[in-house]
Amino acid sequence: MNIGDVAQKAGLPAKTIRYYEDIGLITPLRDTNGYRLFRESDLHKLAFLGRARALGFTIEDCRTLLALYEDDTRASADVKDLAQAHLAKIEDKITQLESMRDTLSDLVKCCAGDNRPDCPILSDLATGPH
Amino acid sequence: MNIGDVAQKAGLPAKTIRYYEDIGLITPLRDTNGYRLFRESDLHKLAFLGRARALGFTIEDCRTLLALYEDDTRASADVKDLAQAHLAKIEDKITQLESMRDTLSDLVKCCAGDNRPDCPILSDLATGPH
DNA sequence: ATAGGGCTTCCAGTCGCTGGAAGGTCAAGA
DNA sequence: TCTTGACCTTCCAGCGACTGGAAGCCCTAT
Repeated sequence: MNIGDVAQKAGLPAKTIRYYEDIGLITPLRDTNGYRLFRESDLHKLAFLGRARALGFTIEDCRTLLALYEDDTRASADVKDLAQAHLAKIEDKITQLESMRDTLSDLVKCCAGDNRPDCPILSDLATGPH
Repeated sequence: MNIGDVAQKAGLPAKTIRYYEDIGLITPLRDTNGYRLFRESDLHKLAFLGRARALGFTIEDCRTLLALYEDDTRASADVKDLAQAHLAKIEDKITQLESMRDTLSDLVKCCAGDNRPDCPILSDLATGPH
């Protein structure tokens, strides 16, 4: 398979796939013309990576997950720990964003949104909350 | 005031303040020794920027907000529109993260987390959900 | 022969800082 | 007066995870 085919099948941009090779996540073969030549196993890895990235794992987490995946002597505890740490980060992020959302939606509610200059949003930014 | 003083008062790192000058958000004076010399108005702007950034506005949004703040012929509708657009992005992001969180916490729950290799997290990444 | 699409590499840019190197300035203490 | 140490300056590089674009080769169809 050429890069276009795997890109399509894995649902990743070709650019991203080249980048993943660059940073050593995959190592496709090369055809005589210099084109990358992907095996099924490469496609499989790329799909794995795509799903891990979609769950928000960092590239370095993905590298670790891939290594664990390929190591049949792994302990599932290692995977779980990684996933739990990541989950905790996501939860933190959600909490942060919710706090922003709450403040912001209060401010938006208070703003008349007409052609007059008075604006509680700007007042809040200028002087701090309430 | 020197940069250290404003950094302390505005709650921003000195590096960040220099960066804000670099990109033209503030233009402090210069003392004869070359040190930046901050007026109260600079401090005020920095505090404004700090609060806007804490609400997740991008730097470009901050630039716009600052301009609106300093324009007393502004229409509050312009501020409100900007804030609402930003709010919508935050809500999207929260939705995304919640979806990751839900998937991930399901997977984590299903994983034994012991020293055996079997792991539903890896299985899911390898083959897709369910 | 040519046109088009796909492939290659390499470089630069994104965003918002952050770290570090190399060096000038200032106030306090010996 | 000299030195120490904290402050300030500029400039350059790096973070994460791509993404865009330029320049050029390869392959297939007309």
